[in-house]
Amino acid sequence: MSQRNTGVTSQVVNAQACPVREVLDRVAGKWSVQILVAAAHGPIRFTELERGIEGISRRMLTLTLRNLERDGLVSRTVHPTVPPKVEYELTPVAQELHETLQRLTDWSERHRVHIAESRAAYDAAHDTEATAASGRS
Amino acid sequence: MSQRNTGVTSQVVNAQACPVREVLDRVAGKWSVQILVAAAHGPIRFTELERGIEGISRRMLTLTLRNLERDGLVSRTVHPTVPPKVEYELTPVAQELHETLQRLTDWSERHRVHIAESRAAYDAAHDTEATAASGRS
DNA sequence: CGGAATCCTTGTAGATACTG
DNA sequence: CAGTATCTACAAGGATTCCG
Repeated sequence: MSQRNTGVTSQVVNAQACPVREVLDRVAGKWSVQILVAAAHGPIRFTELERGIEGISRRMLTLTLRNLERDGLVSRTVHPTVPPKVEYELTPVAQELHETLQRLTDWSERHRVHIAESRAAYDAAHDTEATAASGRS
Repeated sequence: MSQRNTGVTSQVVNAQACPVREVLDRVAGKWSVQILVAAAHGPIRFTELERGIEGISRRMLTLTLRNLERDGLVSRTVHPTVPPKVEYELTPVAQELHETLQRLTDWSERHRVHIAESRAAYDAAHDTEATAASGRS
């Protein structure tokens, strides 16, 4: 397919027209995916998530959870006990997404080396004269 | 390095623990995906991209293109003619990603309605009583 | 225990103007 | 035509603290 689209590129559609962006906007958050993965094993508690993800702040956990809940990707169940106990669980919809995410993971695994090399090569080719003494990794 | 350092907060846990994040970090950009899609049809020129994506600025196009090039997802070919002519093309690696992206698209198509409804329901349930004072729509 | 509110730092993106 | 440079704005995210 070496077609030279010389001028036929107008078909490229509008920005938000493609549903791909919808998915990514929803999943692009730094923590969304990790929460989905962490919750994939079954119902999980707030604190378990907080401790399991290791690096997430309470704030971001809450916010991301809210967004996922809002989009119907996780369900929030409050147990009216004392102390309070709230469990989050993936909805079927989110479980499908999880499967799809694994395909992305697969792609990443397959090419991460190639990509890392590309980066290194690119950086090297562009830093060579700029690195008098900086020694960027 | 202007962190407060009130203690030993700089654990900086390996955020890239899961490869999923690598992919998303690389694709999460607002324009990355659209560029990949636009370039999927074959070699495409800078201006064609700029005009095709409709909404992207020169700066962002350049930056995103650079990142994609750096990661080895697009190749940049400069034709030493006058006026200058530069063509961008997806690498095989990126084409695989494009396929994977389509699976995401598929998921999105299937559930976009459900998600929209979830949002509406969530918003309704959370705004109804908040509108008493704030007046938020 | 589960959150909400606050403050602050940074990255991402837009607009504009200039260059090879 | 294909960029680069600069300046600014806004939102994502981190840290901390208070509340139910």
